[in-house]
Amino acid sequence: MAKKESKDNFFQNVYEVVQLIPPGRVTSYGAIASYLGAKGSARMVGWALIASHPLTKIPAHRVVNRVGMLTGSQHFDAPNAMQERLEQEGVRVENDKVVDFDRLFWDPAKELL
DNA sequence: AGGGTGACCTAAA
DNA sequence: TTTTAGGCCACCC
Repeated sequence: MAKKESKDNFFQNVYEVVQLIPPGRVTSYGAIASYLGAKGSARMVGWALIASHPLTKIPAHRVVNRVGMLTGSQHFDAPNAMQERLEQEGVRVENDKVVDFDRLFWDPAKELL
């Protein structure tokens, strides 16, 4: 009797994927959304991360936008927590932007396959 | 019940 | 090439 698990499932799916992101790697909202089948709803991925921030231990700092910019750093506990975390993992960040984002890009649809 | 916003992305001019 | 507009779905007022 599934009433409305659709959206719940979507959120859970995001958590799973983000948790599967290897250290020193980064991915984009669109990639996750596309992997989940919500290519046009990348925004929901962002919402999912917000809702998951205080709840789950998901490395949301490994998720950035298409350009590799730390757009969500503002929503972290600290404004620079995201960048600090990324650098701690080995990811170089400059001006709130991931360096070699193309190389560090982790696509679930390809890596997980 | 309706409108506005948002950790975005794609397409068109 | 850059800029502008639209779309998407969930949450808040």
